[in-house]
Amino acid sequence: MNRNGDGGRMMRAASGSGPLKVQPLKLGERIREIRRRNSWTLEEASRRTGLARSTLSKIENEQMSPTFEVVQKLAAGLEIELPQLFEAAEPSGATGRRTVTREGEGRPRVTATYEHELLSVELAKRKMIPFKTRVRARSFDAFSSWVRHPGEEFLYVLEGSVAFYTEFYEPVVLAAGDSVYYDSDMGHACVSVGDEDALILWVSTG
Amino acid sequence: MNRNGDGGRMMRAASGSGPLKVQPLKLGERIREIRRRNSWTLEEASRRTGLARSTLSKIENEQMSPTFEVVQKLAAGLEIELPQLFEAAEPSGATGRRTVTREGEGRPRVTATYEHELLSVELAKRKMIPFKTRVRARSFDAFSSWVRHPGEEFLYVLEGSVAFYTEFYEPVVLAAGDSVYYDSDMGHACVSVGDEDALILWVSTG
DNA sequence: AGCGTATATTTCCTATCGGAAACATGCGAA
DNA sequence: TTCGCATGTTTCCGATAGGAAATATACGCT
Repeated sequence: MNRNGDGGRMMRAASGSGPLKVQPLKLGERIREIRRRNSWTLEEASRRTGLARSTLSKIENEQMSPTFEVVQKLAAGLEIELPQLFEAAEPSGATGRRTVTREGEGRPRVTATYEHELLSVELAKRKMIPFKTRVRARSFDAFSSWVRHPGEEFLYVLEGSVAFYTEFYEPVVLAAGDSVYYDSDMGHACVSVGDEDALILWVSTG
Repeated sequence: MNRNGDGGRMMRAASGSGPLKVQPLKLGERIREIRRRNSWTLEEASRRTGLARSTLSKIENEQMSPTFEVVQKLAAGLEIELPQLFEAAEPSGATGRRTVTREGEGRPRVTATYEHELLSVELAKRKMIPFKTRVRARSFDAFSSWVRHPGEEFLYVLEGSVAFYTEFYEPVVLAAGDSVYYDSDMGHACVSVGDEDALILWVSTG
């Protein structure tokens, strides 16, 4: 079967071999792009944001620098995350990003207890970090120091079953198909129960 | 099983037409906090950003809405990432949060093409939204309108295989164990190939 | 108390933002 | 061609952002 993924990143060519100049971040271009991508006219965008057509036009053409208040209205009305507005200049680019990771082709990291496989490695800047991890059977040393780091995590059990420990909660046994979502600034650890290794998929906020 | 689900936040209230409802987001307070935390006086901050003391004072006291140009200078001068400026203060209390979802006990939402199951429903505010979805075999109508919403998504194929379509890229066939990470403001759609339904796990940024 | 210094706020004033309306441009139909 | 309509741009002007300087405010020190 045809599996013609590119498997990698493919971003718009970084412009300019010229002198390094701090990107003024062309907000107007970005706004226009987003509006066009959704096939909104200035009139529609005006309704959505509560801003005048003329104002939108001037912003898109870099003929004025909107006040922060207006930027907020833009973000709300055009349904874009505010941070997205700013990262977008080069990293994510006008064309968007996509990366495919084939089974077993992530970046491995092996410890005594876990076999981690970092997925989607090609994308340097991303909001989530996905892993697939094999938890070795009967590995109890995980207790010794549980993990604790800012952010949130989602964990899904693919195979086998694990005992999931966190601060403030009772341990819970998760079987294949079960999942857990938690604040990762709580101490947490995951150990395999039963004779088989467990396979888990987990996603962490960047 | 809870079957009266509204399907959660699948679509981000695209329903539009209602104009502005801009969140508060007290920029001034945030700026002042950052400045104070670094023990900078307004004078120092003025040197760093190239903005007048008076301007900084007025911004911190919410007496004016800075232009976007000024916001950029603020970010550069005070050495903060622009996105960081807009993220809400850390909500989660000292106790942390955790929620377990057993297999098949998410909140379902069924369409002609997909059987979605929203996981981790109990946590109202979370940075990621995990779904498990059954993609019906030979469902081509997904083409008619592909999805497009701000943020990023990670998709992992649990069973079967799917064709994954996005703007700007060639379609790619993903088999069990394969995964893809993409900017979800690109149009995207997922259809099952082969005779079997496909089962996918995907996580979307909140 | 008064004086001096350092920091923050308020007062001007000009440049510019942002909205209403006029103007320009494109395009399909008669 | 003409009109008609829809979309994007420019003009005009009141409202306001942002800088320079004056004015508080706080805190030591003698």
